[in-house]
Amino acid sequence: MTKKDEFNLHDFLPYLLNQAAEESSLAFQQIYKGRYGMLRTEWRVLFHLGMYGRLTAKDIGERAKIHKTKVSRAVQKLSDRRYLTRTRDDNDRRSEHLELTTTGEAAYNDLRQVALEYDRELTRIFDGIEDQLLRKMLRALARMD
Amino acid sequence: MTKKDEFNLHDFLPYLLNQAAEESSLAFQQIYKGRYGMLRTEWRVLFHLGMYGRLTAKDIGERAKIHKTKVSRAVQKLSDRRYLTRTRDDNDRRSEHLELTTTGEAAYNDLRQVALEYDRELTRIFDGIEDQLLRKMLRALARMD
DNA sequence: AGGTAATAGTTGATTTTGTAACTAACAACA
DNA sequence: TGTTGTTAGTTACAAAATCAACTATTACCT
Repeated sequence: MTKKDEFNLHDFLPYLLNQAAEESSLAFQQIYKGRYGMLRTEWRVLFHLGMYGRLTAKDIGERAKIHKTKVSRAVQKLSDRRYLTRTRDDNDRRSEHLELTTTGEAAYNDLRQVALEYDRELTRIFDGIEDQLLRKMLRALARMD
Repeated sequence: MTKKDEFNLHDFLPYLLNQAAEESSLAFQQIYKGRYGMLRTEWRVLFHLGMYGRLTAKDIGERAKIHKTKVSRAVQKLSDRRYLTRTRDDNDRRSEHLELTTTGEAAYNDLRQVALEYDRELTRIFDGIEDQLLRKMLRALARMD
């Protein structure tokens, strides 16, 4: 080695991002799990439908980068619990359109409020500029920009 | 609501962090998985031993915030594959000291180099100041500071 | 039209994780 | 010493994630 490689595990971005993601997800997880018995994929599906309205399972999978089997099972469970309705597309009867029920909407609205407040809580340690920059960088890393 | 809550899923920090973590882990995962057949917990254990030397399973669990059953299984597998040795502590025979074998060291050195280069690749899109700030913020979110 | 390939979504088998209960060793203290 | 509590690590069982194979439908191409 020409010079000492100053590798530090705790600065390794994939590691650091994972630790930050897990730590910062914990408290929110308690809530959607405790309040609605949902798993991560389930609240994500719920949120996608809440934000964008009528979508197919495929749409959700693409937008959220969730594998179709995971989406399928989350949709199944949300449907069982009457959080969403599924209606076949008449033009293409392979796919079905998902939409939140009133119950689903209520859960979404509740959790969205929690998420909003929780996010503010998390970023209270940063100032506005830093905060914006952080999200911009994360979007770049997530290739969501 | 007094004013429209501008909630956006893709700006929600736990979500964003998770997406960034997953996306940025992908390519590295291919390598430790493809080259050594390791799982995430396994390379983490390997790296902890590589960086800090002799440690117990408990030490690793605490430092990396990995549950003891996960550590136990990772250690088991790394031990099966002769990446590490386990020696009982004579003063406290409940715990055992883990140490990388030559093979383990080799894997660690290889992967550390990959990680180092990979990290540089990831952060090539940021300038040095931004980069430092990003890590600082992530450490704060991960409560590793 | 008929045959082949592609797509939306589901299901089943396997692997991995999470939770709880367990063993073995130590500690503390009457 | 004996009883109770704690700790390091493992194991068993349940829950969830992953991967491959599957069904049903549509698209393409000749």
